[in-house]
Amino acid sequence: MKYSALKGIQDILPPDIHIWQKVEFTALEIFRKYGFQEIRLPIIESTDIFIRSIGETTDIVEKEMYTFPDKAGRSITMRPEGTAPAVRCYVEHHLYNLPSPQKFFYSGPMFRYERPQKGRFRQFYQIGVEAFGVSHSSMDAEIISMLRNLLEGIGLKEVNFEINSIGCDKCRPDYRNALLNFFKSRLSDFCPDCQRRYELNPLRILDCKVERCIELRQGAPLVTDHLCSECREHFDELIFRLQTLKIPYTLNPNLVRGLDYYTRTAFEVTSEHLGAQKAVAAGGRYDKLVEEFGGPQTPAIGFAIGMERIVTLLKETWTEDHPAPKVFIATLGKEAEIEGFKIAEDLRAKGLWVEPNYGGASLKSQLRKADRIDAEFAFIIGENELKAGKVQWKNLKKSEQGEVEIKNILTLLT
RNA sequence: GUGGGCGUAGCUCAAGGGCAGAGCACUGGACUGUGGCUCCAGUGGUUGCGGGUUCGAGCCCCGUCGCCCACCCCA
Repeated sequence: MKYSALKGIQDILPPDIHIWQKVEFTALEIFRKYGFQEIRLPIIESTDIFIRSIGETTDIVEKEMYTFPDKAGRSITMRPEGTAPAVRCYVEHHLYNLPSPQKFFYSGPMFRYERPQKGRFRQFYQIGVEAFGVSHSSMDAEIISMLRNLLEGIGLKEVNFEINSIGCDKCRPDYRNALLNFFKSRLSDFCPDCQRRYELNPLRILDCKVERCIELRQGAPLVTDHLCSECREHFDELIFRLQTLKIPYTLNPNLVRGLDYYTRTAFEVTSEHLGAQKAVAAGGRYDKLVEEFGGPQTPAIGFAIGMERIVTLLKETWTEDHPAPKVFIATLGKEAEIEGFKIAEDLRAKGLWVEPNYGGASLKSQLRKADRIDAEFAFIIGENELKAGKVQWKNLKKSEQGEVEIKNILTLLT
């Protein structure tokens, strides 16, 4: 093989593309009902918007970004996620002057230089939504409900909604200290990764998969026991709303977020039908980020859907037929071929998918092709039909055949 | 970045150190202008790449590249 796509970067072909389009179309329809409007964001941005927002010490920033200097020496990064560009856009265009809330969605590729594995690629697609300007938990409940409706709308079953609150900059430091205190005495028993997490991001220890670490962290303080009264109230209200809407959820006090900008509500949708990378969507609040980007104090919340993972799940149960032509036109001889070409154009003008035979071949091979591409009808046009102004039609699904005058073709097909 | 598994025809996979094969797909024929089913034939390979051991390597050894899975991290 002389050339192939880069590691972790893949082509998306039919028939997969039909599943992608179904997800995108459904999302469009559902977002419209919730007043989320599309924005199109650049794929490359100034590097610092990601460093500032995602966090300097995260793996994404430290080793996973596609960063390069442009011709003028400016540091450019291919977006590893969508929230930072969305916030940059919101602030840059002073969208906070428009009536609040402002609700947006976007979709497109993200880039992270990681080792590929199941459900993880270097170029991967997300649909993201962001809602700016509402701190009340009714907004949290709304977007979680919207996400559920979307997943239901595309026919995704057996997913778990996990939610948590990770507090705000008022209460999280207290919780962090409580955690550090708890782990301090037995730190040397934890795995090397956790010892590193202790320094870098102790909340992540709660997330460790090593058996020994899971045992050791039994009895660790829970973030939900350390929330300040405002965060507590916000979280309780969200849970109440979810119950009102009968949205099934699991409280997971060990659910943490990898990106630094999150506050309060954190949630994740997972599936057991994927590999280790089982999150199909995730999101949360980021009430401080707009300010950090130089905008006014503006609460916000959003989530992102991992397209490849959704498509993987949908493929398991996909039963829809692939799109197929209505008519294949088989012809014999040059004159018939030209007549067939004209008929194809006429039928297309009426909205039908028609495949001509592009030159000549034996009738047998033309019909074989009609069968292979799953056409519903085959038309046969030869000298006899030309003279009579008719075509032979053949319904390939029902194995029926007959003759029809060219001017009456449409009534046959509808 | 770390660990494990796997690289043979377009696809799925065989081949005990001894002639590189099958099924599917593709093209044609049986059937002169009628698809699917069946039968027959044909096209298609530097066995990922490079080196080594051997009379002889798809197979054993070393290196390298690629893919997959897991860790880290994350949608």
